[in-house]
Amino acid sequence: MSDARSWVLHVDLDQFVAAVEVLRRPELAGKPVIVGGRGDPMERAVVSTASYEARAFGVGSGMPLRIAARKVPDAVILPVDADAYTAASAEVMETLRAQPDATVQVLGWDEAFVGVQTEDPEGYARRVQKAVLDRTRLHCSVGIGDTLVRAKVATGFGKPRGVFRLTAENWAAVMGERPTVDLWGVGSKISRRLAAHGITTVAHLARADLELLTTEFGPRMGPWYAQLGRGEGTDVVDDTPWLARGHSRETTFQQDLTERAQVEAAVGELAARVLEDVAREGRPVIGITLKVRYAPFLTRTFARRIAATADPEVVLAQALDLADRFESGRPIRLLGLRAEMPMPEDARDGHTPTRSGW
DNA sequence: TCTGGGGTCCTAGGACCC
DNA sequence: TCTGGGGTCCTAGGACCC
Repeated sequence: MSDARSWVLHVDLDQFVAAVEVLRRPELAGKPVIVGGRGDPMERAVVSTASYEARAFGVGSGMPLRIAARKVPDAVILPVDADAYTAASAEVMETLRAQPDATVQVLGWDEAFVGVQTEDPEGYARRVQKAVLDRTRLHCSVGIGDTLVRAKVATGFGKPRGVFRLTAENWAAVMGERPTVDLWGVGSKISRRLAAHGITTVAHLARADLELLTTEFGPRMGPWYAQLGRGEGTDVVDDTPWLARGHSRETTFQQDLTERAQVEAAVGELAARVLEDVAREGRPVIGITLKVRYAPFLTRTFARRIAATADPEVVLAQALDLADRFESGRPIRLLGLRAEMPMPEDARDGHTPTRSGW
Protein backbone atom coordinates (compact mmCIF):
# COMPACT_ATOMS: atom_id res chain seq x y z
CA MET A 1 0.00 0.00 0.00
CA SER A 2 1.11 3.55 -0.64
CA ASP A 3 0.98 6.31 1.95
CA ALA A 4 -1.83 8.02 0.09
CA ARG A 5 -4.05 10.18 2.24
CA SER A 6 -7.24 12.05 1.51
CA TRP A 7 -7.25 15.58 0.20
CA VAL A 8 -9.80 18.21 -0.68
CA LEU A 9 -9.30 19.96 -3.99
CA HIS A 10 -11.22 23.11 -4.86
CA VAL A 11 -11.44 23.62 -8.60
CA ASP A 12 -12.36 27.10 -9.78
CA LEU A 13 -12.57 28.15 -13.43
CA ASP A 14 -10.71 31.34 -14.31
CA GLN A 15 -13.00 34.23 -15.39
CA PHE A 16 -15.46 31.53 -16.39
CA VAL A 17 -18.25 33.51 -18.00
CA ALA A 18 -15.92 35.80 -19.93
CA ALA A 19 -13.82 32.79 -20.98
CA VAL A 20 -16.86 30.99 -22.40
CA GLU A 21 -17.73 34.08 -24.43
CA VAL A 22 -14.18 34.38 -25.77
CA LEU A 23 -14.24 30.72 -26.83
CA ARG A 24 -17.05 31.32 -29.29
CA ARG A 25 -15.68 34.69 -30.41
CA PRO A 26 -11.94 34.14 -30.68
CA GLU A 27 -11.45 37.69 -31.92
CA LEU A 28 -12.20 38.88 -28.36
CA ALA A 29 -9.11 37.16 -26.93
CA GLY A 30 -6.90 39.66 -25.15
CA LYS A 31 -9.58 42.35 -25.12
CA PRO A 32 -11.43 43.77 -22.12
CA VAL A 33 -14.70 41.81 -22.05
CA ILE A 34 -17.54 42.60 -19.67
CA VAL A 35 -20.61 40.39 -19.35
CA GLY A 36 -23.72 41.71 -17.64
CA GLY A 37 -27.45 42.25 -17.97
CA ARG A 38 -28.63 42.43 -21.52
CA GLY A 39 -25.36 43.86 -22.68
CA ASP A 40 -26.67 47.43 -22.73
CA PRO A 41 -24.44 49.69 -20.62
CA MET A 42 -27.24 52.23 -20.28
CA GLU A 43 -29.58 49.83 -18.50
CA ARG A 44 -29.97 49.14 -14.80
CA ALA A 45 -27.77 46.08 -14.53
CA VAL A 46 -24.49 44.94 -13.01
CA VAL A 47 -21.34 43.15 -14.16
CA SER A 48 -21.50 39.35 -13.93
CA THR A 49 -17.91 38.73 -14.93
CA ALA A 50 -15.11 40.85 -16.34
CA SER A 51 -12.10 39.43 -18.19
CA TYR A 52 -8.68 40.01 -16.63
CA GLU A 53 -8.05 42.72 -19.22
CA ALA A 54 -11.14 44.58 -17.99
CA ARG A 55 -10.31 43.96 -14.32
CA ALA A 56 -7.05 45.83 -14.89
CA PHE A 57 -9.21 48.96 -15.23
CA GLY A 58 -10.84 48.33 -11.86
CA VAL A 59 -13.96 46.59 -13.09
CA GLY A 60 -15.34 43.74 -11.01
CA SER A 61 -18.47 41.65 -10.46
CA GLY A 62 -21.40 43.48 -8.96
CA MET A 63 -20.38 46.86 -10.29
CA PRO A 64 -23.12 48.81 -12.09
CA LEU A 65 -22.73 48.21 -15.82
CA ARG A 66 -22.96 51.92 -16.49
CA ILE A 67 -19.94 52.66 -14.33
CA ALA A 68 -17.98 49.74 -15.75
CA ALA A 69 -18.59 51.03 -19.26
CA ARG A 70 -17.28 54.42 -18.28
CA LYS A 71 -14.12 52.95 -16.76
CA VAL A 72 -13.35 50.94 -19.89
CA PRO A 73 -14.59 52.84 -22.94
CA ASP A 74 -13.17 50.19 -25.29
CA ALA A 75 -14.76 47.26 -23.50
CA VAL A 76 -16.79 44.68 -25.36
CA ILE A 77 -20.02 44.42 -23.37
CA LEU A 78 -22.03 41.24 -23.81
CA PRO A 79 -25.39 40.02 -22.50
CA VAL A 80 -25.57 37.17 -20.00
CA ASP A 81 -26.24 33.88 -21.79
CA ALA A 82 -27.08 31.51 -18.95
CA ASP A 83 -27.76 28.53 -21.21
CA ALA A 84 -24.27 28.69 -22.68
CA TYR A 85 -22.64 28.79 -19.23
CA THR A 86 -24.81 25.95 -17.95
CA ALA A 87 -23.74 23.79 -20.89
CA ALA A 88 -20.06 24.61 -20.44
CA SER A 89 -20.36 23.99 -16.71
CA ALA A 90 -21.88 20.56 -17.26
CA GLU A 91 -18.87 19.56 -19.39
CA VAL A 92 -16.46 20.76 -16.73
CA MET A 93 -18.25 18.80 -13.99
CA GLU A 94 -18.37 15.69 -16.15
CA THR A 95 -14.64 15.96 -16.63
CA LEU A 96 -14.09 16.21 -12.88
CA ARG A 97 -16.27 13.17 -12.20
CA ALA A 98 -14.25 11.20 -14.73
CA GLN A 99 -11.04 11.68 -12.73
CA PRO A 100 -9.78 8.59 -10.93
CA ASP A 101 -11.45 8.03 -7.56
CA ALA A 102 -12.94 11.57 -7.53
CA THR A 103 -15.89 12.58 -5.35
CA VAL A 104 -17.35 15.79 -6.77
CA GLN A 105 -19.40 18.37 -4.89
CA VAL A 106 -20.62 21.12 -7.19
CA LEU A 107 -20.76 24.62 -5.70
CA GLY A 108 -21.86 26.66 -8.67
CA TRP A 109 -21.43 27.13 -12.39
CA ASP A 110 -17.68 27.49 -12.15
CA GLU A 111 -16.49 25.70 -9.05
CA ALA A 112 -16.51 22.37 -7.27
CA PHE A 113 -14.81 20.44 -4.50
CA VAL A 114 -13.10 17.22 -5.48
CA GLY A 115 -12.28 14.67 -2.79
CA VAL A 116 -9.39 12.32 -3.59
CA GLN A 117 -6.97 9.86 -2.06
CA THR A 118 -3.49 10.50 -3.32
CA GLU A 119 0.10 10.86 -2.19
CA ASP A 120 0.68 13.65 -4.71
CA PRO A 121 -2.15 16.21 -4.59
CA GLU A 122 -0.23 18.73 -6.70
CA GLY A 123 0.25 16.15 -9.44
CA TYR A 124 -3.43 15.26 -9.27
CA ALA A 125 -4.37 18.94 -9.45
CA ARG A 126 -2.23 19.47 -12.54
CA ARG A 127 -3.84 16.48 -14.21
CA VAL A 128 -7.28 17.92 -13.41
CA GLN A 129 -6.30 21.24 -14.96
CA LYS A 130 -5.05 19.51 -18.10
CA ALA A 131 -8.16 17.33 -18.39
CA VAL A 132 -10.46 20.33 -18.07
CA LEU A 133 -8.42 22.32 -20.57
CA ASP A 134 -8.28 19.46 -23.08
CA ARG A 135 -11.99 18.82 -22.85
CA THR A 136 -13.38 22.38 -22.61
CA ARG A 137 -10.49 24.70 -23.54
CA LEU A 138 -11.08 26.45 -20.21
CA HIS A 139 -8.40 27.20 -17.63
CA CYS A 140 -8.88 26.67 -13.93
CA SER A 141 -7.09 27.15 -10.63
CA VAL A 142 -6.93 24.50 -7.94
CA GLY A 143 -6.71 24.90 -4.18
CA ILE A 144 -5.50 21.93 -2.14
CA GLY A 145 -6.47 21.60 1.49
CA ASP A 146 -7.01 19.30 4.42
CA THR A 147 -10.45 20.87 5.00
CA LEU A 148 -13.01 22.33 2.63
CA VAL A 149 -12.41 25.82 4.01
CA ARG A 150 -8.65 25.65 3.51
CA ALA A 151 -9.02 24.27 -0.02
CA LYS A 152 -11.48 27.00 -0.93
CA VAL A 153 -9.28 29.78 0.44
CA ALA A 154 -6.18 28.24 -1.17
CA THR A 155 -7.57 28.66 -4.66
CA GLY A 156 -7.32 32.44 -4.42
CA PHE A 157 -3.53 32.14 -4.08
CA GLY A 158 -3.34 29.90 -7.13
CA LYS A 159 -5.14 32.19 -9.55
CA PRO A 160 -4.80 32.27 -12.43
CA ARG A 161 -4.07 28.79 -13.75
CA GLY A 162 -2.13 27.81 -10.65
CA VAL A 163 -2.17 25.35 -7.75
CA PHE A 164 -1.76 26.25 -4.07
CA ARG A 165 -1.76 24.11 -0.94
CA LEU A 166 -3.14 25.35 2.38
CA THR A 167 -3.16 23.02 5.40
CA ALA A 168 -2.90 23.14 9.18
CA GLU A 169 0.87 23.55 8.73
CA ASN A 170 0.87 26.82 6.80
CA TRP A 171 -2.59 28.27 7.55
CA ALA A 172 -1.44 30.66 10.27
CA ALA A 173 1.61 31.78 8.32
CA VAL A 174 -0.35 32.45 5.13
CA MET A 175 -3.63 33.77 6.54
CA GLY A 176 -2.89 34.98 10.06
CA GLU A 177 -2.20 38.63 9.28
CA ARG A 178 -4.97 38.97 6.70
CA PRO A 179 -8.25 40.76 7.47
CA THR A 180 -11.18 38.58 8.52
CA VAL A 181 -13.12 39.63 5.43
CA ASP A 182 -10.75 37.46 3.37
CA LEU A 183 -12.39 34.38 4.89
CA TRP A 184 -15.08 32.48 3.05
CA GLY A 185 -18.29 33.35 4.86
CA VAL A 186 -17.17 36.60 6.44
CA GLY A 187 -18.47 39.65 4.63
CA SER A 188 -18.34 43.36 5.29
CA LYS A 189 -21.00 43.36 8.01
CA ILE A 190 -19.56 40.53 10.07
CA SER A 191 -15.99 41.79 9.73
CA ARG A 192 -17.13 45.17 11.06
CA ARG A 193 -18.87 43.58 14.04
CA LEU A 194 -15.74 41.54 14.72
CA ALA A 195 -13.59 44.65 14.50
CA ALA A 196 -15.76 46.30 17.15
CA HIS A 197 -14.42 43.62 19.51
CA GLY A 198 -10.83 44.19 18.44
CA ILE A 199 -10.84 41.20 16.10
CA THR A 200 -9.43 42.45 12.83
CA THR A 201 -7.18 39.65 11.58
CA VAL A 202 -7.62 35.96 10.97
CA ALA A 203 -5.14 35.28 13.78
CA HIS A 204 -7.26 37.35 16.17
CA LEU A 205 -10.34 35.38 15.19
CA ALA A 206 -8.51 32.07 15.57
CA ARG A 207 -7.87 32.73 19.25
CA ALA A 208 -10.99 34.79 20.00
CA ASP A 209 -13.04 34.06 23.10
CA LEU A 210 -15.75 31.54 22.26
CA GLU A 211 -18.21 33.01 24.72
CA LEU A 212 -17.86 36.47 23.24
CA LEU A 213 -18.45 35.15 19.74
CA THR A 214 -21.48 33.16 20.86
CA THR A 215 -22.99 36.16 22.62
CA GLU A 216 -22.43 38.33 19.58
CA PHE A 217 -23.39 35.93 16.80
CA GLY A 218 -25.48 33.17 18.33
CA PRO A 219 -24.99 29.51 19.21
CA ARG A 220 -24.16 28.32 15.71
CA MET A 221 -22.51 31.24 14.00
CA GLY A 222 -20.27 32.14 16.96
CA PRO A 223 -18.44 28.80 17.10
CA TRP A 224 -18.43 28.63 13.32
CA TYR A 225 -16.52 31.90 13.00
CA ALA A 226 -13.95 30.70 15.52
CA GLN A 227 -13.40 27.55 13.46
CA LEU A 228 -13.17 29.62 10.31
CA GLY A 229 -10.37 31.65 11.82
CA ARG A 230 -8.38 28.43 12.19
CA GLY A 231 -9.37 27.08 8.78
CA GLU A 232 -11.03 24.13 10.48
CA GLY A 233 -14.24 22.34 9.60
CA THR A 234 -15.31 19.29 7.69
CA ASP A 235 -13.01 17.48 5.29
CA VAL A 236 -15.81 15.40 3.78
CA VAL A 237 -16.68 16.09 0.16
CA ASP A 238 -20.36 15.22 -0.25
CA ASP A 239 -21.59 14.33 -3.72
CA THR A 240 -25.26 13.89 -2.76
CA PRO A 241 -27.27 15.53 -5.53
CA TRP A 242 -28.41 18.99 -4.61
CA LEU A 243 -32.11 19.62 -4.14
CA ALA A 244 -33.46 23.15 -4.46
CA ARG A 245 -35.26 24.55 -1.42
CA GLY A 246 -37.15 26.93 -3.62
CA HIS A 247 -37.24 28.94 -6.81
CA SER A 248 -37.50 32.67 -7.18
CA ARG A 249 -37.69 35.23 -9.93
CA GLU A 250 -37.20 38.92 -9.63
CA THR A 251 -37.13 41.91 -11.93
CA THR A 252 -35.62 45.33 -11.57
CA PHE A 253 -37.61 47.65 -13.78
CA GLN A 254 -35.80 49.98 -16.10
CA GLN A 255 -38.45 52.56 -15.25
CA ASP A 256 -40.07 52.41 -11.83
CA LEU A 257 -43.65 51.18 -11.88
CA THR A 258 -46.27 53.74 -10.92
CA GLU A 259 -49.51 52.36 -12.33
CA ARG A 260 -51.48 49.59 -10.76
CA ALA A 261 -51.94 47.94 -14.14
CA GLN A 262 -48.16 47.75 -14.51
CA VAL A 263 -47.82 46.09 -11.13
CA GLU A 264 -50.56 43.66 -12.00
CA ALA A 265 -48.88 42.68 -15.26
CA ALA A 266 -45.47 42.34 -13.62
CA VAL A 267 -46.72 40.14 -10.78
CA GLY A 268 -48.62 37.98 -13.25
CA GLU A 269 -45.50 37.49 -15.32
CA LEU A 270 -43.34 36.63 -12.32
CA ALA A 271 -45.92 34.19 -11.01
CA ALA A 272 -46.05 32.42 -14.34
CA ARG A 273 -42.26 32.07 -14.47
CA VAL A 274 -41.92 30.84 -10.90
CA LEU A 275 -44.73 28.34 -11.22
CA GLU A 276 -43.21 27.08 -14.45
CA ASP A 277 -39.87 26.53 -12.71
CA VAL A 278 -41.54 24.57 -9.96
CA ALA A 279 -43.73 22.57 -12.32
CA ARG A 280 -40.64 21.46 -14.22
CA GLU A 281 -39.43 19.72 -11.08
CA GLY A 282 -42.80 18.21 -10.36
CA ARG A 283 -42.62 19.13 -6.67
CA PRO A 284 -45.38 20.76 -4.62
CA VAL A 285 -45.28 24.33 -3.33
CA ILE A 286 -45.61 25.03 0.38
CA GLY A 287 -45.39 28.80 0.32
CA ILE A 288 -45.10 31.89 -1.84
CA THR A 289 -43.23 35.03 -0.82
CA LEU A 290 -43.49 38.42 -2.46
CA LYS A 291 -40.60 40.84 -2.42
CA VAL A 292 -40.98 44.55 -3.12
CA ARG A 293 -38.42 47.30 -3.36
CA TYR A 294 -39.64 50.85 -3.59
CA ALA A 295 -37.80 53.75 -5.16
CA PRO A 296 -35.91 55.72 -4.20
CA PHE A 297 -35.15 53.86 -0.97
CA LEU A 298 -33.14 51.18 -2.63
CA THR A 299 -32.09 49.54 0.56
CA ARG A 300 -35.61 49.15 1.83
CA THR A 301 -36.88 45.81 0.62
CA PHE A 302 -39.50 43.74 2.28
CA ALA A 303 -40.70 40.22 1.69
CA ARG A 304 -43.92 38.72 2.97
CA ARG A 305 -45.37 35.29 2.84
CA ILE A 306 -48.56 35.70 0.82
CA ALA A 307 -49.90 32.25 0.06
CA ALA A 308 -49.56 28.61 0.94
CA THR A 309 -50.40 27.36 -2.52
CA ALA A 310 -49.25 27.93 -6.05
CA ASP A 311 -52.73 28.70 -7.39
CA PRO A 312 -51.96 31.57 -9.80
CA GLU A 313 -55.18 33.39 -8.99
CA VAL A 314 -54.54 33.33 -5.27
CA VAL A 315 -50.95 34.40 -5.75
CA LEU A 316 -51.91 37.30 -7.98
CA ALA A 317 -54.73 38.51 -5.74
CA GLN A 318 -52.60 38.32 -2.59
CA ALA A 319 -49.67 40.03 -4.23
CA LEU A 320 -51.78 42.95 -5.39
CA ASP A 321 -53.48 43.22 -2.03
CA LEU A 322 -50.12 43.38 -0.34
CA ALA A 323 -48.73 45.94 -2.76
CA ASP A 324 -51.77 48.08 -1.98
CA ARG A 325 -51.45 47.78 1.76
CA PHE A 326 -47.78 48.68 1.89
CA GLU A 327 -46.91 52.17 0.89
CA SER A 328 -49.16 52.15 -2.09
CA GLY A 329 -48.57 54.96 -4.50
CA ARG A 330 -44.81 54.88 -4.15
CA PRO A 331 -42.95 53.92 -7.31
CA ILE A 332 -41.82 50.29 -7.33
CA ARG A 333 -38.33 49.46 -8.52
CA LEU A 334 -38.22 45.71 -8.00
CA LEU A 335 -40.64 42.87 -7.65
CA GLY A 336 -39.72 39.30 -6.77
CA LEU A 337 -41.63 36.11 -6.17
CA ARG A 338 -40.32 33.01 -4.46
CA ALA A 339 -41.88 29.57 -4.22
CA GLU A 340 -40.77 27.31 -1.40
CA MET A 341 -40.71 23.54 -1.86
CA PRO A 342 -40.81 20.83 0.77
CA MET A 343 -37.67 18.82 1.42
CA PRO A 344 -37.90 15.04 1.66
CA GLU A 345 -37.30 13.64 5.14
CA ASP A 346 -33.86 12.25 4.42
CA ALA A 347 -32.68 15.49 2.82
CA ARG A 348 -33.26 17.58 5.95
CA ASP A 349 -30.70 18.43 8.58
CA GLY A 350 -27.98 19.18 6.13
CA HIS A 351 -27.84 15.83 4.44
CA THR A 352 -28.21 17.62 1.13
CA PRO A 353 -25.14 19.74 0.62
CA THR A 354 -25.63 23.45 0.26
CA ARG A 355 -23.01 25.89 1.24
CA SER A 356 -20.13 23.60 1.97
CA GLY A 357 -18.70 23.35 5.38
CA TRP A 358 -21.93 24.48 6.99
C1' DT B 1 -23.10 57.44 -11.12
C1' DC B 2 -26.38 54.77 -8.48
C1' DT B 3 -26.53 49.37 -6.95
C1' DG B 4 -28.83 42.12 -10.98
C1' DG B 5 -30.60 37.69 -10.17
C1' DG B 6 -30.60 33.23 -8.08
C1' DG B 7 -29.72 30.87 -4.12
C1' DT B 8 -28.91 29.19 1.27
C1' DC B 9 -28.82 29.51 6.22
C1' DC B 10 -29.21 31.67 10.93
C1' DT B 11 -31.43 34.46 14.55
C1' DA B 12 -34.88 36.89 17.09
C1' DG B 13 -39.32 37.37 18.48
C1' DG B 14 -44.27 36.39 18.62
C1' DA B 15 -48.02 32.98 18.96
C1' DC B 16 -49.49 29.10 21.00
C1' DC B 17 -49.55 24.97 23.94
C1' DC B 18 -49.05 22.31 28.28
C1' DT C 1 -53.28 40.73 41.46
C1' DC C 2 -50.32 39.09 38.31
C1' DT C 3 -48.01 36.29 35.11
C1' DG C 4 -43.64 30.41 35.51
C1' DG C 5 -41.05 27.67 32.49
C1' DG C 6 -40.34 24.79 28.72
C1' DG C 7 -41.23 23.62 24.19
C1' DT C 8 -42.55 24.11 19.12
C1' DC C 9 -43.77 26.50 14.99
C1' DC C 10 -43.84 30.39 12.05
C1' DT C 11 -42.40 34.80 10.07
C1' DA C 12 -39.44 38.63 9.10
C1' DG C 13 -35.06 40.21 8.57
C1' DG C 14 -30.15 39.87 8.01
C1' DA C 15 -25.97 38.03 6.07
C1' DC C 16 -23.44 35.58 2.83
C1' DC C 17 -22.17 33.31 -1.68
C1' DC C 18 -21.70 32.80 -6.92
